[in-house]
Amino acid sequence: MKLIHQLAKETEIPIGTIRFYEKSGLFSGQKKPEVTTNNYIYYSDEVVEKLQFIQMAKAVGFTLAEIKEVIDAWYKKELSREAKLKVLDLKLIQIDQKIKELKAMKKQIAVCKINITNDE
Amino acid sequence: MKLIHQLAKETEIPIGTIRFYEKSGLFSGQKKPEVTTNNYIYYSDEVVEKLQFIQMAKAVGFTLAEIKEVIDAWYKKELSREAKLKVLDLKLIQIDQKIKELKAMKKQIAVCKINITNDE
DNA sequence: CACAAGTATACAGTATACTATATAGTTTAA
DNA sequence: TTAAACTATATAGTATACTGTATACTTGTG
Repeated sequence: MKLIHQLAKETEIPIGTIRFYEKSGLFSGQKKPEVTTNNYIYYSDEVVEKLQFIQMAKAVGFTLAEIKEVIDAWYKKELSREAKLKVLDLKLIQIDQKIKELKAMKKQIAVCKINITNDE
Repeated sequence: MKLIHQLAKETEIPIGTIRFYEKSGLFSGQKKPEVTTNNYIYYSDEVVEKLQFIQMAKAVGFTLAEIKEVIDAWYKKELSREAKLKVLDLKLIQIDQKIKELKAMKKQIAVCKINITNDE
């Protein structure tokens, strides 16, 4: 269990951003009942995993709302198995679509490079 | 040459968004000198291509500023060949990075699906 | 020839995702 | 023991990317 400073260090995400994500419901830390002198919140390694997933998903254009859906499908007990699988399967389709778009972009840029190189 | 309504129809991008992109410097249409009764702006097929590129690039998380860089490297005569190639090569690296992240996400989701399916 | 539909400009408003600031209390290290 | 560093909460501000509204003029259609 680690405090927010440590979490920020491990994930390289600013503390302010981590707090913003937590307020957005992407994950939550917990107080230690045995600690009574303060209201510090502790985070598990699961939170680190979630933050790493958020970073990846954001980098490829998913919104926080979309990311929250996946994380909920991942960890929330309230959701039925079917509902979870539905969310994840949709996300897999979207991921494949993005991969396709990235490959198309690569091709287009490659052609563009050839054009630049060829005309003087 | 087409008017903005036609452009919106072909690309399925709202007129307001197209105007916003044009104001952001991502492309520009042109007036027809022979038309003097109005100030309508006409767009070429090149603009359609640029809009399609913008759509793809946005879908995979590139910002309009990043997209503008690529489009400028593509079409701007003012940039040196070396500068253009530098921009495009960097973009190719970023694209490969995104593909890697998408593949990592696929793996993670696949594992998650197995876990959901296995525990009752 | 009226009137719906399209075009332009300008500016205000909204959604998302942070980022900064202020305030106040707690912990740690010289 | 005091000062730096860390923690929490609350609220305001910023950047990006639209989205909507108002106004006014032009074009196309029954």
